[in-house]
Amino acid sequence: MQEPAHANATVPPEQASRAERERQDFGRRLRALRSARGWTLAQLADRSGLAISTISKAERGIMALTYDRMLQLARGIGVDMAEFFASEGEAFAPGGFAVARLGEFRRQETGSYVYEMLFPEIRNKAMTPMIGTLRADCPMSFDDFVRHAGQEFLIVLDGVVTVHAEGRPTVKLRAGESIYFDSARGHLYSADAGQDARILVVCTES
Amino acid sequence: MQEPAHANATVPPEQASRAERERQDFGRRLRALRSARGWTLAQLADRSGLAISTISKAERGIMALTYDRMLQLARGIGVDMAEFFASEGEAFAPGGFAVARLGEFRRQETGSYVYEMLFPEIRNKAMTPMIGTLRADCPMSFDDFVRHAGQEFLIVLDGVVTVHAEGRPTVKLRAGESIYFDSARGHLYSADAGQDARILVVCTES
DNA sequence: AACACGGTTTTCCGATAGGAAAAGGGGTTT
DNA sequence: AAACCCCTTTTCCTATCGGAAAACCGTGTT
Repeated sequence: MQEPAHANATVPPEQASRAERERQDFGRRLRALRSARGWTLAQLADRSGLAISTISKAERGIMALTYDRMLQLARGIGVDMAEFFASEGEAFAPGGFAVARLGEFRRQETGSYVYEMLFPEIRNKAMTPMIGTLRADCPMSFDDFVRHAGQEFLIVLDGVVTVHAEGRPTVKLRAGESIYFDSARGHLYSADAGQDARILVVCTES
Repeated sequence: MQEPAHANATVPPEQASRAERERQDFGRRLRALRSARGWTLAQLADRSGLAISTISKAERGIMALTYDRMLQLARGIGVDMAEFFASEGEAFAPGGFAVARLGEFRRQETGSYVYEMLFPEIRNKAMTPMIGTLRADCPMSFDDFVRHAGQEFLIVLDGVVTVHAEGRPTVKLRAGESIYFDSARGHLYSADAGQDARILVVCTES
Protein backbone atom coordinates (compact mmCIF):
# COMPACT_ATOMS: atom_id res chain seq x y z
CA MET A 1 0.00 0.00 0.00
CA GLN A 2 1.87 3.04 -1.26
CA GLU A 3 1.01 6.55 -0.16
CA PRO A 4 -1.84 7.47 -2.50
CA ALA A 5 -1.46 10.37 -4.94
CA HIS A 6 -5.21 10.56 -4.47
CA ALA A 7 -7.03 13.26 -6.35
CA ASN A 8 -9.52 13.56 -3.47
CA ALA A 9 -6.99 13.29 -0.67
CA THR A 10 -7.87 15.12 2.52
CA VAL A 11 -5.69 13.05 4.80
CA PRO A 12 -2.17 14.39 5.33
CA PRO A 13 0.60 11.85 4.54
CA GLU A 14 1.69 11.57 8.18
CA GLN A 15 -1.77 10.51 9.28
CA ALA A 16 -1.97 8.09 6.36
CA SER A 17 1.09 6.22 7.57
CA ARG A 18 -0.45 6.14 11.03
CA ALA A 19 -3.50 4.50 9.50
CA GLU A 20 -1.17 1.99 7.90
CA ARG A 21 0.42 1.15 11.23
CA GLU A 22 -3.02 0.57 12.68
CA ARG A 23 -4.01 -1.68 9.80
CA GLN A 24 -0.89 -3.74 10.44
CA ASP A 25 -1.92 -3.92 14.05
CA PHE A 26 -5.27 -5.28 13.00
CA GLY A 27 -3.52 -7.72 10.70
CA ARG A 28 -1.35 -9.04 13.52
CA ARG A 29 -4.40 -9.59 15.70
CA LEU A 30 -6.12 -11.41 12.87
CA ARG A 31 -3.15 -13.66 12.20
CA ALA A 32 -2.85 -14.37 15.91
CA LEU A 33 -6.50 -15.42 16.06
CA ARG A 34 -6.09 -17.67 13.02
CA SER A 35 -2.84 -19.37 13.97
CA ALA A 36 -4.01 -19.78 17.56
CA ARG A 37 -6.53 -22.15 16.04
CA GLY A 38 -3.93 -23.81 13.86
CA TRP A 39 -5.73 -22.87 10.66
CA THR A 40 -4.18 -22.17 7.27
CA LEU A 41 -5.24 -19.29 5.09
CA ALA A 42 -7.18 -21.76 2.96
CA GLN A 43 -9.08 -23.11 5.95
CA LEU A 44 -10.10 -19.66 7.15
CA ALA A 45 -10.96 -18.71 3.58
CA ASP A 46 -13.23 -21.71 3.49
CA ARG A 47 -14.92 -20.92 6.79
CA SER A 48 -15.37 -17.23 6.08
CA GLY A 49 -16.11 -17.35 2.38
CA LEU A 50 -13.33 -14.89 1.59
CA ALA A 51 -10.54 -15.42 -0.91
CA ILE A 52 -7.18 -16.58 0.38
CA SER A 53 -5.46 -13.58 -1.13
CA THR A 54 -7.80 -11.21 0.67
CA ILE A 55 -7.00 -12.67 4.06
CA SER A 56 -3.30 -12.76 3.29
CA LYS A 57 -3.29 -9.10 2.34
CA ALA A 58 -5.38 -8.15 5.36
CA GLU A 59 -3.06 -9.98 7.75
CA ARG A 60 -0.06 -8.21 6.31
CA GLY A 61 -1.76 -4.85 6.63
CA ILE A 62 -1.56 -3.94 2.97
CA MET A 63 -5.31 -3.89 2.55
CA ALA A 64 -8.15 -2.47 4.63
CA LEU A 65 -11.14 -4.79 4.79
CA THR A 66 -14.66 -3.46 4.45
CA TYR A 67 -17.29 -3.98 7.11
CA ASP A 68 -18.88 -6.85 5.18
CA ARG A 69 -15.65 -8.83 4.97
CA MET A 70 -14.76 -8.21 8.59
CA LEU A 71 -18.16 -9.53 9.60
CA GLN A 72 -17.62 -12.67 7.53
CA LEU A 73 -14.19 -13.11 9.06
CA ALA A 74 -15.46 -12.68 12.60
CA ARG A 75 -18.12 -15.30 11.97
CA GLY A 76 -15.63 -17.65 10.38
CA ILE A 77 -13.33 -17.38 13.36
CA GLY A 78 -16.21 -17.63 15.79
CA VAL A 79 -15.92 -14.35 17.66
CA ASP A 80 -18.34 -11.44 17.62
CA MET A 81 -17.22 -8.05 16.38
CA ALA A 82 -16.97 -6.57 19.88
CA GLU A 83 -14.45 -9.11 21.13
CA PHE A 84 -12.74 -8.97 17.77
CA PHE A 85 -11.44 -5.58 18.85
CA ALA A 86 -11.40 -6.16 22.59
CA SER A 87 -7.69 -7.00 22.58
CA GLU A 88 -6.90 -3.45 21.45
CA GLY A 89 -6.67 -2.20 25.03
CA GLU A 90 -3.85 -2.64 27.54
CA ALA A 91 -3.83 -4.29 30.93
CA PHE A 92 -4.93 -2.29 33.92
CA ALA A 93 -2.87 -0.39 36.50
CA PRO A 94 0.66 -0.32 37.86
CA GLY A 95 -0.01 -2.82 40.63
CA GLY A 96 -3.75 -2.39 40.33
CA PHE A 97 -4.09 -1.06 43.85
CA ALA A 98 -4.23 2.49 45.15
CA VAL A 99 -5.46 4.48 48.14
CA ALA A 100 -6.65 8.08 48.11
CA ARG A 101 -6.03 9.90 51.40
CA LEU A 102 -7.75 13.10 52.50
CA GLY A 103 -5.96 16.20 51.34
CA GLU A 104 -3.89 14.38 48.72
CA PHE A 105 -6.22 15.00 45.84
CA ARG A 106 -5.15 16.79 42.71
CA ARG A 107 -7.52 19.64 42.14
CA GLN A 108 -8.82 20.20 38.61
CA GLU A 109 -10.87 23.30 37.99
CA THR A 110 -12.88 23.19 34.79
CA GLY A 111 -14.89 26.36 34.48
CA SER A 112 -17.16 26.62 37.49
CA TYR A 113 -16.80 22.97 38.44
CA VAL A 114 -14.15 21.99 40.97
CA TYR A 115 -13.20 18.35 40.65
CA GLU A 116 -10.69 16.22 42.46
CA MET A 117 -9.77 13.14 40.51
CA LEU A 118 -9.14 10.38 43.00
CA PHE A 119 -6.73 7.99 41.28
CA PRO A 120 -4.89 9.85 38.52
CA GLU A 121 -1.89 7.52 38.86
CA ILE A 122 -3.78 4.39 37.79
CA ARG A 123 -3.80 3.82 34.05
CA ASN A 124 -6.53 2.06 32.06
CA LYS A 125 -8.93 1.86 34.94
CA ALA A 126 -12.49 0.94 34.07
CA MET A 127 -13.95 3.65 36.29
CA THR A 128 -12.96 7.24 37.00
CA PRO A 129 -14.09 8.34 40.46
CA MET A 130 -14.09 12.07 41.19
CA ILE A 131 -15.18 14.24 44.08
CA GLY A 132 -16.67 17.55 43.10
CA THR A 133 -17.75 20.73 44.80
CA LEU A 134 -20.58 22.75 43.32
CA ARG A 135 -20.69 26.42 44.28
CA ALA A 136 -24.10 27.70 45.30
CA ASP A 137 -23.26 31.15 43.96
CA CYS A 138 -22.16 29.89 40.57
CA PRO A 139 -25.12 28.88 38.42
CA MET A 140 -24.34 27.01 35.20
CA SER A 141 -25.29 28.06 31.72
CA PHE A 142 -28.17 25.80 30.95
CA ASP A 143 -27.42 25.91 27.26
CA ASP A 144 -24.56 23.51 26.78
CA PHE A 145 -25.00 20.10 28.27
CA VAL A 146 -22.02 17.85 28.86
CA ARG A 147 -21.95 14.72 26.73
CA HIS A 148 -19.38 11.93 26.64
CA ALA A 149 -18.95 8.21 26.14
CA GLY A 150 -19.73 5.73 28.91
CA GLN A 151 -22.08 5.67 31.87
CA GLU A 152 -22.21 7.84 34.93
CA PHE A 153 -23.09 7.43 38.57
CA LEU A 154 -23.55 10.40 40.91
CA ILE A 155 -24.24 10.40 44.63
CA VAL A 156 -24.72 13.51 46.75
CA LEU A 157 -22.43 13.66 49.80
CA ASP A 158 -23.60 17.04 51.11
CA GLY A 159 -26.17 19.64 50.18
CA VAL A 160 -28.87 19.53 47.56
CA VAL A 161 -28.06 19.06 43.87
CA THR A 162 -30.23 19.68 40.84
CA VAL A 163 -29.56 17.40 37.89
CA HIS A 164 -30.57 18.62 34.44
CA ALA A 165 -30.68 15.82 31.90
CA GLU A 166 -31.62 16.14 28.28
CA GLY A 167 -35.15 14.97 27.58
CA ARG A 168 -35.89 14.42 31.27
CA PRO A 169 -37.56 16.50 33.91
CA THR A 170 -35.18 18.15 36.37
CA VAL A 171 -34.25 15.98 39.37
CA LYS A 172 -33.45 17.25 42.86
CA LEU A 173 -31.19 15.00 44.93
CA ARG A 174 -30.52 15.30 48.68
CA ALA A 175 -27.48 13.91 50.52
CA GLY A 176 -27.30 10.14 50.15
CA GLU A 177 -29.41 10.04 46.99
CA SER A 178 -27.96 9.05 43.67
CA ILE A 179 -28.57 8.83 39.95
CA TYR A 180 -27.34 6.58 37.15
CA PHE A 181 -27.49 7.26 33.40
CA ASP A 182 -25.80 7.04 30.01
CA SER A 183 -23.30 9.89 29.71
CA ALA A 184 -24.18 10.38 26.03
CA ARG A 185 -27.39 11.96 27.28
CA GLY A 186 -26.63 15.64 27.77
CA HIS A 187 -26.31 16.47 31.47
CA LEU A 188 -25.49 19.28 33.89
CA TYR A 189 -25.32 19.60 37.69
CA SER A 190 -25.86 22.59 39.92
CA ALA A 191 -26.03 23.24 43.66
CA ASP A 192 -29.24 24.63 45.04
CA ALA A 193 -28.99 28.23 46.21
CA GLY A 194 -27.92 28.84 49.80
CA GLN A 195 -25.44 26.00 50.26
CA ASP A 196 -22.47 24.50 48.45
CA ALA A 197 -22.81 20.84 47.55
CA ARG A 198 -20.32 17.98 47.48
CA ILE A 199 -20.81 15.11 45.08
CA LEU A 200 -19.09 11.87 44.15
CA VAL A 201 -19.14 11.08 40.45
CA VAL A 202 -17.98 7.79 38.93
CA CYS A 203 -17.70 7.54 35.14
CA THR A 204 -16.84 4.56 33.00
CA GLU A 205 -14.46 4.78 30.01
CA SER A 206 -13.11 8.17 29.05
CA MET B 1 -26.41 -1.14 -3.55
CA GLN B 2 -27.79 -3.45 -6.17
CA GLU B 3 -27.01 -7.16 -6.16
CA PRO B 4 -23.65 -7.28 -7.97
CA ALA B 5 -23.27 -9.11 -11.28
CA HIS B 6 -19.75 -9.57 -9.99
CA ALA B 7 -17.39 -11.50 -12.21
CA ASN B 8 -15.69 -12.94 -9.10
CA ALA B 9 -18.80 -13.57 -7.06
CA THR B 10 -18.57 -16.43 -4.57
CA VAL B 11 -21.31 -15.21 -2.26
CA PRO B 12 -24.76 -16.67 -2.96
CA PRO B 13 -27.43 -14.00 -3.51
CA GLU B 14 -29.35 -14.85 -0.32
CA GLN B 15 -26.29 -14.30 1.82
CA ALA B 16 -25.53 -11.08 -0.02
CA SER B 17 -28.86 -9.60 1.01
CA ARG B 18 -28.17 -10.76 4.55
CA ALA B 19 -24.91 -8.82 4.44
CA GLU B 20 -26.91 -5.86 3.29
CA ARG B 21 -29.28 -6.14 6.23
CA GLU B 22 -26.31 -6.23 8.57
CA ARG B 23 -24.79 -3.16 6.98
CA GLN B 24 -28.05 -1.35 7.54
CA ASP B 25 -27.92 -2.49 11.12
CA PHE B 26 -24.48 -0.99 11.45
CA GLY B 27 -25.75 2.18 9.83
CA ARG B 28 -28.57 2.51 12.33
CA ARG B 29 -26.15 2.10 15.23
CA LEU B 30 -23.90 4.72 13.72
CA ARG B 31 -26.73 7.17 13.24
CA ALA B 32 -27.90 6.51 16.80
CA LEU B 33 -24.45 7.30 18.17
CA ARG B 34 -24.25 10.49 16.14
CA SER B 35 -27.70 11.85 16.88
CA ALA B 36 -27.41 10.89 20.56
CA ARG B 37 -24.73 13.56 20.61
CA GLY B 38 -26.84 15.97 18.64
CA TRP B 39 -24.29 16.19 15.83
CA THR B 40 -25.00 16.84 12.16
CA LEU B 41 -23.33 14.88 9.38
CA ALA B 42 -21.07 17.86 8.79
CA GLN B 43 -19.96 17.97 12.43
CA LEU B 44 -19.09 14.28 12.50
CA ALA B 45 -17.38 14.63 9.13
CA ASP B 46 -15.29 17.37 10.67
CA ARG B 47 -14.37 15.37 13.75
CA SER B 48 -13.60 12.16 11.89
CA GLY B 49 -12.01 13.55 8.76
CA LEU B 50 -14.44 11.67 6.51
CA ALA B 51 -16.59 13.21 3.80
CA ILE B 52 -20.21 13.96 4.59
CA SER B 53 -21.37 11.77 1.75
CA THR B 54 -19.42 8.81 3.05
CA ILE B 55 -21.05 8.98 6.46
CA SER B 56 -24.46 9.50 4.92
CA LYS B 57 -24.08 6.43 2.75
CA ALA B 58 -22.72 4.36 5.62
CA GLU B 59 -25.60 5.34 7.88
CA ARG B 60 -28.10 4.35 5.22
CA GLY B 61 -26.37 1.01 4.74
CA ILE B 62 -25.67 1.47 1.06
CA MET B 63 -21.92 1.40 1.52
CA ALA B 64 -19.57 -0.83 3.52
CA LEU B 65 -16.82 1.20 5.17
CA THR B 66 -13.27 -0.08 5.26
CA TYR B 67 -11.37 -0.67 8.48
CA ASP B 68 -9.51 2.63 8.14
CA ARG B 69 -12.69 4.70 7.89
CA MET B 70 -14.37 2.90 10.73
CA LEU B 71 -11.37 3.62 12.90
CA GLN B 72 -11.53 7.30 12.03
CA LEU B 73 -15.26 7.32 12.78
CA ALA B 74 -14.80 5.61 16.12
CA ARG B 75 -12.19 8.19 17.10
CA GLY B 76 -14.35 11.04 15.93
CA ILE B 77 -17.26 9.83 17.99
CA GLY B 78 -15.04 9.09 20.96
CA VAL B 79 -15.55 5.36 21.35
CA ASP B 80 -13.05 2.59 20.77
CA MET B 81 -13.72 -0.10 18.21
CA ALA B 82 -14.68 -2.70 20.80
CA GLU B 83 -17.47 -0.63 22.27
CA PHE B 84 -18.36 0.52 18.80
CA PHE B 85 -19.74 -2.97 18.30
CA ALA B 86 -20.67 -3.62 21.90
CA SER B 87 -24.06 -2.10 21.18
CA GLU B 88 -24.71 -5.07 18.89
CA GLY B 89 -26.17 -6.78 21.93
CA GLU B 90 -28.80 -4.92 23.87
CA ALA B 91 -29.01 -1.27 24.65
CA PHE B 92 -28.44 -0.28 28.22
CA ALA B 93 -31.24 0.27 30.68
CA PRO B 94 -34.98 0.87 30.32
CA GLY B 95 -34.50 4.50 29.34
CA GLY B 96 -30.93 4.56 30.60
CA PHE B 97 -31.81 6.86 33.44
CA ALA B 98 -32.69 6.10 37.05
CA VAL B 99 -32.80 7.83 40.43
CA ALA B 100 -32.31 6.17 43.81
CA ARG B 101 -34.25 7.88 46.62
CA LEU B 102 -33.56 7.52 50.32
CA GLY B 103 -35.46 4.65 51.88
CA GLU B 104 -36.25 3.02 48.55
CA PHE B 105 -33.29 0.67 48.49
CA ARG B 106 -33.68 -3.07 48.29
CA ARG B 107 -31.79 -4.59 51.17
CA GLN B 108 -29.59 -7.59 50.43
CA GLU B 109 -28.04 -9.35 53.41
CA THR B 110 -25.14 -11.57 52.49
CA GLY B 111 -23.71 -13.12 55.62
CA SER B 112 -22.60 -10.35 57.90
CA TYR B 113 -22.52 -7.73 55.18
CA VAL B 114 -25.63 -5.60 54.67
CA TYR B 115 -25.75 -4.22 51.16
CA GLU B 116 -28.27 -2.07 49.40
CA MET B 117 -27.99 -2.29 45.65
CA LEU B 118 -28.84 1.12 44.23
CA PHE B 119 -30.16 0.46 40.72
CA PRO B 120 -31.38 -3.13 40.48
CA GLU B 121 -33.88 -2.18 37.77
CA ILE B 122 -31.24 -1.14 35.23
CA ARG B 123 -30.00 -3.94 33.02
CA ASN B 124 -26.59 -4.11 31.35
CA LYS B 125 -25.12 -1.29 33.37
CA ALA B 126 -21.35 -0.97 33.30
CA MET B 127 -21.11 -0.24 37.03
CA THR B 128 -22.89 -1.65 40.07
CA PRO B 129 -23.09 0.90 42.89
CA MET B 130 -23.97 -0.39 46.34
CA ILE B 131 -24.23 1.14 49.79
CA GLY B 132 -23.13 -1.11 52.62
CA THR B 133 -23.23 -1.06 56.39
CA LEU B 134 -20.48 -2.82 58.34
CA ARG B 135 -21.35 -3.86 61.89
CA ALA B 136 -18.74 -3.04 64.48
CA ASP B 137 -19.74 -6.08 66.54
CA CYS B 138 -19.46 -8.49 63.65
CA PRO B 139 -15.84 -9.24 62.75
CA MET B 140 -15.23 -11.09 59.51
CA SER B 141 -13.49 -14.40 59.09
CA PHE B 142 -10.15 -13.41 57.73
CA ASP B 143 -9.71 -16.71 55.98
CA ASP B 144 -11.76 -16.42 52.87
CA PHE B 145 -11.19 -13.36 50.78
CA VAL B 146 -13.75 -12.28 48.22
CA ARG B 147 -12.59 -12.50 44.61
CA HIS B 148 -14.47 -11.66 41.43
CA ALA B 149 -14.06 -10.26 37.91
CA GLY B 150 -13.81 -6.52 37.29
CA GLN B 151 -12.52 -3.56 39.27
CA GLU B 152 -13.71 -2.08 42.50
CA PHE B 153 -13.93 1.35 44.06
CA LEU B 154 -14.74 1.91 47.74
CA ILE B 155 -15.25 5.15 49.60
CA VAL B 156 -16.02 5.47 53.29
CA LEU B 157 -19.11 7.55 54.07
CA ASP B 158 -19.04 7.16 57.86
CA GLY B 159 -16.83 5.54 60.44
CA VAL B 160 -13.48 3.86 60.01
CA VAL B 161 -13.00 0.86 57.74
CA THR B 162 -10.16 -1.62 57.59
CA VAL B 163 -9.45 -3.08 54.16
CA HIS B 164 -7.67 -6.39 53.98
CA ALA B 165 -6.28 -7.09 50.53
CA GLU B 166 -4.30 -10.11 49.46
CA GLY B 167 -0.60 -9.43 49.24
CA ARG B 168 -0.96 -5.94 50.68
CA PRO B 169 -0.58 -4.49 54.13
CA THR B 170 -3.88 -3.71 55.87
CA VAL B 171 -5.28 -0.26 55.05
CA LYS B 172 -7.33 1.89 57.44
CA LEU B 173 -9.68 4.37 55.76
CA ARG B 174 -11.51 7.25 57.45
CA ALA B 175 -14.66 8.94 56.16
CA GLY B 176 -14.03 10.51 52.74
CA GLU B 177 -11.07 8.27 51.93
CA SER B 178 -11.23 5.72 49.18
CA ILE B 179 -9.46 2.80 47.54
CA TYR B 180 -9.35 1.36 44.01
CA PHE B 181 -8.20 -2.10 42.96
CA ASP B 182 -8.69 -5.14 40.75
CA SER B 183 -11.44 -7.29 42.25
CA ALA B 184 -9.54 -10.44 41.32
CA ARG B 185 -7.22 -9.62 44.21
CA GLY B 186 -8.74 -11.22 47.31
CA HIS B 187 -10.34 -8.58 49.53
CA LEU B 188 -12.37 -8.11 52.70
CA TYR B 189 -13.76 -5.12 54.62
CA SER B 190 -14.50 -4.65 58.30
CA ALA B 191 -15.60 -1.80 60.56
CA ASP B 192 -13.28 -0.77 63.34
CA ALA B 193 -14.53 -1.70 66.77
CA GLY B 194 -16.74 0.81 68.58
CA GLN B 195 -18.68 2.23 65.62
CA ASP B 196 -20.64 0.95 62.62
CA ALA B 197 -19.36 2.10 59.25
CA ARG B 198 -21.14 3.02 56.06
CA ILE B 199 -19.44 2.54 52.70
CA LEU B 200 -20.17 3.08 49.04
CA VAL B 201 -18.84 0.37 46.74
CA VAL B 202 -18.87 0.55 42.94
CA CYS B 203 -17.94 -2.55 40.95
CA THR B 204 -17.52 -2.99 37.19
CA GLU B 205 -18.72 -6.04 35.26
CA SER B 206 -20.05 -8.93 37.30
C1' DA C 1 -44.53 33.18 -3.64
C1' DA C 2 -39.76 33.77 -3.95
C1' DC C 3 -35.66 33.54 -1.18
C1' DA C 4 -32.30 32.09 2.10
C1' DC C 5 -30.49 28.61 5.03
C1' DG C 6 -29.06 24.30 7.35
C1' DG C 7 -29.32 19.77 6.80
C1' DT C 8 -29.32 15.24 3.90
C1' DT C 9 -29.12 12.66 -0.34
C1' DT C 10 -27.49 11.86 -5.07
C1' DT C 11 -24.25 12.08 -8.80
C1' DC C 12 -19.89 11.54 -10.80
C1' DC C 13 -15.45 9.64 -11.14
C1' DG C 14 -10.62 8.47 -9.49
C1' DA C 15 -8.44 5.38 -6.14
C1' DT C 16 -8.76 1.02 -3.96
C1' DA C 17 -10.84 -3.49 -2.27
C1' DG C 18 -10.85 -8.06 -3.23
C1' DG C 19 -11.29 -12.54 -6.26
C1' DA C 20 -8.86 -15.97 -9.58
C1' DA C 21 -4.86 -17.61 -10.90
C1' DA C 22 -0.02 -17.72 -11.19
C1' DA C 23 4.25 -17.47 -8.82
C1' DG C 24 7.21 -18.12 -4.74
C1' DG C 25 9.27 -20.93 -0.78
C1' DG C 26 9.93 -24.41 2.36
C1' DG C 27 9.62 -29.29 3.34
C1' DT C 28 9.56 -34.43 2.12
C1' DT C 29 9.70 -38.36 -1.18
C1' DT C 30 11.32 -40.83 -5.27
C1' DA D 1 17.94 -32.95 -7.89
C1' DA D 2 13.76 -33.25 -9.99
C1' DA D 3 8.98 -33.97 -8.74
C1' DC D 4 5.44 -33.33 -5.37
C1' DC D 5 2.95 -31.15 -1.78
C1' DC D 6 1.26 -27.51 1.13
C1' DC D 7 1.07 -22.98 2.36
C1' DT D 8 1.83 -18.04 1.44
C1' DT D 9 2.60 -14.06 -1.47
C1' DT D 10 2.14 -11.54 -5.87
C1' DT D 11 -0.09 -10.22 -10.11
C1' DC D 12 -3.84 -8.72 -12.75
C1' DC D 13 -8.19 -6.84 -13.32
C1' DT D 14 -13.12 -5.59 -12.25
C1' DA D 15 -16.47 -4.08 -8.82
C1' DT D 16 -16.70 -1.04 -5.21
C1' DC D 17 -15.33 2.52 -1.99
C1' DG D 18 -15.20 7.20 -0.96
C1' DG D 19 -14.48 12.42 -1.86
C1' DA D 20 -16.23 16.99 -4.05
C1' DA D 21 -19.92 19.17 -5.54
C1' DA D 22 -24.45 19.56 -7.01
C1' DA D 23 -29.22 18.51 -6.18
C1' DC D 24 -32.67 18.03 -2.91
C1' DC D 25 -35.60 18.88 1.08
C1' DG D 26 -37.71 21.02 4.86
C1' DT D 27 -38.42 25.27 7.64
C1' DG D 28 -38.41 29.93 8.58
C1' DT D 29 -38.24 35.21 6.42
C1' DT D 30 -39.08 39.14 3.61
